[in-house]
Amino acid sequence: MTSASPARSLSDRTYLQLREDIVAGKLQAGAKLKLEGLMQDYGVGMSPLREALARLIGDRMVTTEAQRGFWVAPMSLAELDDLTRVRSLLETEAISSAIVKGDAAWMQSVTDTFSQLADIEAQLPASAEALTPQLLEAWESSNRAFHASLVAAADSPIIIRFRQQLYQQSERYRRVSLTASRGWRSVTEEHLAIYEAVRDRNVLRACKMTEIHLTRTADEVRKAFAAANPERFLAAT
Amino acid sequence: MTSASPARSLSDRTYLQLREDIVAGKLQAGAKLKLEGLMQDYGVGMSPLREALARLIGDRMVTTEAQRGFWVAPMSLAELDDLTRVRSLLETEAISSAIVKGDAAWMQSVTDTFSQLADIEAQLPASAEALTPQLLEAWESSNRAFHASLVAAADSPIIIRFRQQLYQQSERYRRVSLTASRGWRSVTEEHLAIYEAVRDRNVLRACKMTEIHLTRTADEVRKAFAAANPERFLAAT
DNA sequence: GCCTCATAAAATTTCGAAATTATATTGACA
DNA sequence: TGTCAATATAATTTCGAAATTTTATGAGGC
Repeated sequence: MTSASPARSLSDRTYLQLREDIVAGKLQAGAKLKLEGLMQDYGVGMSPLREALARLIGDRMVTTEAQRGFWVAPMSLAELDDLTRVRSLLETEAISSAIVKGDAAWMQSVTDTFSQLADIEAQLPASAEALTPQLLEAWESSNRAFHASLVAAADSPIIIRFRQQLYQQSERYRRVSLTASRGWRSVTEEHLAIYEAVRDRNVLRACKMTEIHLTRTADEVRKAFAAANPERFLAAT
Repeated sequence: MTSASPARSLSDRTYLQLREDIVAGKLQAGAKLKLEGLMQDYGVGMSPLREALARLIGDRMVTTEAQRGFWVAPMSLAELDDLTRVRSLLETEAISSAIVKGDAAWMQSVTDTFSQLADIEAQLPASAEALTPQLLEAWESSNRAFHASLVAAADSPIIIRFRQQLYQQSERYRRVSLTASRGWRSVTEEHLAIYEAVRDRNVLRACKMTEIHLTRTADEVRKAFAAANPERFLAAT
């Protein structure tokens, strides 16, 4: 699964692999995580496995009940709404700070990551069926890098960390909707609008565009859920 | 140490005990956490201990380097400022939401926790020397309960969780300054002002009073650090 | 005297199994 | 036939020690 990762211990590696498999949906929301099975699947012992699970509980990717085991954290429309709301709050705060504090090197990194993302988005096919897994992975990676670079210069490590955590949680939801047909054109335009606002150091516009981007993304996800078997992915709301 | 706690497993209990000992300063900031020693001190084996540490890393109470072990997370004035800033952001958002969404039962719980806190604050002595550990613990508990009740009706589980985490982190800093002399009178007045604003469902005033309260508390902590051996508690800023 | 390399000690990380707790099954009784 | 208790099974939790990695120690060479 995840191969070349900066994991210095088995525990680290297992944590990253489990997280990726949950985000990707290989481990379905709500599924019971049997320790015996996970030890076999990931080829590790009890200790690093439990350590990885403890970290995933902090990330809200896994839930636990004492003496009863572990489950993949459920998904819900209520959580999607909450995630979107708090991301808006933190992301706008972070971008505002970054625009004020960021130097030329930061602006260059924003330009670079945006260019790479724009290149990939230009290659995206119109139909969802023609979207290869490789291209999807490249887009996910570039999208993550672009949004991370936007807030990298913010002078609040705590906000940056919280934002990062919520981004990962949201990725779970986005992955479900990305396999369905999407309005890629709109996303591309939204990224451009954010980039231009940041480039011009226009705080208000950058915040507004960011909020629109997050809201629209959440709308897409909500639609995809409504279309394809919501009961498979969603807990009772 | 922590005795009657809702811990269903050794791992849980160890997590709570370690966190309390770090917040209380029994485990000093920056100190190396030797696994062998911790196993003896807390009377547990390797597995629950490492699980507890993994959770504390998520809470930013502990840091780790692969293959090199664990340390009590350092403290810094920079982090105090960041904590104060983000707490203001989340706390005001949460209180606003709670005032709008909260029902009569919530308002009652706010009144109850405020009354209890006011009672205890009325008993506080003028000089720091006369402050008993029992009274300090009672105040910490009531203060926590009051502030928690204020935001309990907010309709964002994520904000409530983040707020809770930052409150615990801040408690570490506050404990250092509480042993020094304090302007208790001012804190009492601030709590009253927040309570009255919430009781009147005055969102703007509740937010403003909350911000003032957080800022003044941080100022007290900063002063206490300047007075008493900052290099003992603080990492390089 | 100082740097380098080999060796020893200490600490972390991981495994595998024992002990504990929860869940499922079976049989007795009303 | 349904309910409850007793037993058997399965799963989680914990321990203690082996394996790995880092850090400290000391000898030899420049």
